[in-house]
Amino acid sequence: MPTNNIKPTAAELRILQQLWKVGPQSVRAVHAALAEEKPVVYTTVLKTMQLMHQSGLLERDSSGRAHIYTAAVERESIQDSLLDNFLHRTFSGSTMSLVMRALGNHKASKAELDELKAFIRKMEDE
Amino acid sequence: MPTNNIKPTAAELRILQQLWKVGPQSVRAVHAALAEEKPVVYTTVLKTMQLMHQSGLLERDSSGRAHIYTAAVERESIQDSLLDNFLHRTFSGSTMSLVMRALGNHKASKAELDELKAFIRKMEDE
DNA sequence: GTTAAACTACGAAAATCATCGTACGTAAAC
DNA sequence: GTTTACGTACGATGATTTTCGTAGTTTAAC
Repeated sequence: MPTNNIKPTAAELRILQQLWKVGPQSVRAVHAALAEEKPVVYTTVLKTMQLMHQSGLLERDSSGRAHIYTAAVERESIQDSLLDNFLHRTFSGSTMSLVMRALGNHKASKAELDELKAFIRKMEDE
Repeated sequence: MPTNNIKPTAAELRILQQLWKVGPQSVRAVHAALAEEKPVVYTTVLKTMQLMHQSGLLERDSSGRAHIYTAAVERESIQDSLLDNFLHRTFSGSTMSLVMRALGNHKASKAELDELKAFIRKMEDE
């Protein structure tokens, strides 16, 4: 399943995030979650999810009354694809620039820094 | 100068990158550079730059025959703004996820890793 | 069995962005 | 002084994305 190069739009990504986070959901549930952040009408979410189903971004179980949708693409794949795109567009492809900027803007805890150092050590072993 | 929260579009960002890279330029020059990557008509670039001027993204010197445009926003500010946005949309705000994913996808050289470690050490001293 | 509530389906409008063509002015070349 | 080249201005179109309203169906409640 080539989930690479798939670029969900902003609205689609919000829906995917929700499904990734809590698992298979009805439109009703997704709408409730999204509406907390930003007011949106139920049928807007419904329509978007129907389109996503058509395009293969979501799968659905329509056996019950309310259809249950599931993300049909892996979170990591999509994130990687979007990240690669963002990296090139915004940081001209320089991973180190992006990484250091992200770190610089973030007040990291000791635990986080330790985790990161461990990660780097692992990279060095290869 | 509150350059925060400004989110240039894809086409705008390409123009900004060019101006950041080589400094003040005519539309002609920007067009030439962009057209190398992807075919685009001169007036398309012109129009976009005019809009960017109107919205404050660019400044221009119209004393000469051909106007000379300059980026009116700092590269770092825009990058930070876009990064923050991207981080939240795609990685639910988790800086560490983003950083480690970016590093994981990139074959870092020893020099880069050293630079990164130095950067982390500096962060720990604060 | 009627009414009300919960859903789906879907057309259509609105919003945003990107792209191009045309009109028009000015300077330079001839 | 014409003609040509180069430039700006800007309306209009097209593509994509987002949003919403309306219609119609099925289940549940009364």
